[in-house]
Amino acid sequence: MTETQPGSVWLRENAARPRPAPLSRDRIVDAAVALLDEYGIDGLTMRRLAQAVDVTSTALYWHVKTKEDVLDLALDRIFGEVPLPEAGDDWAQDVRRLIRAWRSVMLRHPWAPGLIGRPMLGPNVLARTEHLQSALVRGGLAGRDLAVTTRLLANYVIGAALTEATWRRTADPAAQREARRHITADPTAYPTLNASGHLDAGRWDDDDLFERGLDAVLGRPG
Amino acid sequence: MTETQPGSVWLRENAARPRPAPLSRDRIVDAAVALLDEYGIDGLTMRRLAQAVDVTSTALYWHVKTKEDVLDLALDRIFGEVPLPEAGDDWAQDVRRLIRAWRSVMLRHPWAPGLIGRPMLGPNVLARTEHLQSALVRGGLAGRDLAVTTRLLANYVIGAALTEATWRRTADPAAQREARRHITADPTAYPTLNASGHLDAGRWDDDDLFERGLDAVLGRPG
DNA sequence: AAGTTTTCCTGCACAGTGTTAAGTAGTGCT
DNA sequence: AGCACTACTTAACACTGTGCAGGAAAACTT
Repeated sequence: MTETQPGSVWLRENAARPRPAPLSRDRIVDAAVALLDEYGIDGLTMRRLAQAVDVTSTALYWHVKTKEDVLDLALDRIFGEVPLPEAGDDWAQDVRRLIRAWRSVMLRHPWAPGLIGRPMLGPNVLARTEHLQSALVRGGLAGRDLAVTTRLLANYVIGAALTEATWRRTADPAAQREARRHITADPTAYPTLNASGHLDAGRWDDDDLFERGLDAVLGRPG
Repeated sequence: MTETQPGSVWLRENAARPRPAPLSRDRIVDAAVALLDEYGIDGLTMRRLAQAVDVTSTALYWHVKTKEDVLDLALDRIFGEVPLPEAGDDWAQDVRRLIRAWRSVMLRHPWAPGLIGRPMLGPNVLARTEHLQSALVRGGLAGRDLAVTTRLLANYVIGAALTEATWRRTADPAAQREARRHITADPTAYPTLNASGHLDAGRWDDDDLFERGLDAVLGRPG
């Protein structure tokens, strides 16, 4: 046990406290999701992300090829939050549960819907889609009908999440009041829209409307 | 008619050719749509846009407050391409026509669906929504049912356009083959997905699937 | 006709972006 | 001891959206 290194241990602290646990893709995605949740899509920059994991921005590129990769990974990550229901005896209810969870996870991370402008091929998304389709198959669907219903449901929930998240994020009440004023200014311009209250925030409950939309597609539960 | 200006006309060409027609918001939006169509969402920069209308980039800010304004205007602009059908005697067909045109205009401008992460309150969008709802009212809908169906249809077409445009824009066949290979690698991983061909490009016709989805919502035409 | 205001645009500048290239401390293998 | 590999840093590049000061031309006022 020869002392090959010179000086006291305290002067070689970097040797005493060896290299910290190396960064990982997972930790990067963790931090990315957190930043996206807190600051929104525009708030995520590579430098901020790097700072969050205590590293230089360029170090990220060792674990990730590009920023778009980070976004793809973050998107798939949150879909992992959707619980996969056990295959029960009521296929329609399984579908409802999955779709509901799908929607609520996107509303919990309002940046997510806007990211669906890129191919969703992550393992989590695929696993959920697999579960959705298998429930529909249990419901007796197959072939083209299966494809139709899968798309109908998926596109409905995507569209709903996108518009609701948008509407919610644009919390600026002044702008909303302004828009509403402009619309109601000339009551003959959009008579039906005004009568139906389609743009009145709070006139209809989002959750309820979404659920009734599901009814229209899957049939009333019971 | 005294010659107050000195020198020959040819030496005062800037006086002879007076200031060109001033830039307008409309021409900016025209150019923006053209650029978006050609280069996609990332291809639209203020400098490029300025160059397209033969002006410095900062000049744009006289007519437009921010780049987001340009995007909002461009989005509303293309919705103006959707023809407003006369109110016929078949309300369901009017709805179909509107929704179809809505979808196809977004597929014609594949950058559009990705922009629906912002409030759509432009006059063109509102006018189309008004027409949609009035057709539904003619179909006997009112109150909550009207709201449900309006949202169901709107969200369906938005989701469909978004996913289809994404899928189409990701024309990179290598990536698609790679993804497909990964999925089919372990056939027990996504059995239903594989069997249904949900990810096989070309197995189902997009237009047909969308139309059948409309059937499911509005009922078979006839 | 002269002066003033308004319209519309240029030039310069800045802070911040994603990303690449080169260098470097630490670790494990031969 | 030397070499290769991993995981990072520092420096730099091209480019982004946008603010600010100024300036020429047109329009309006007197």
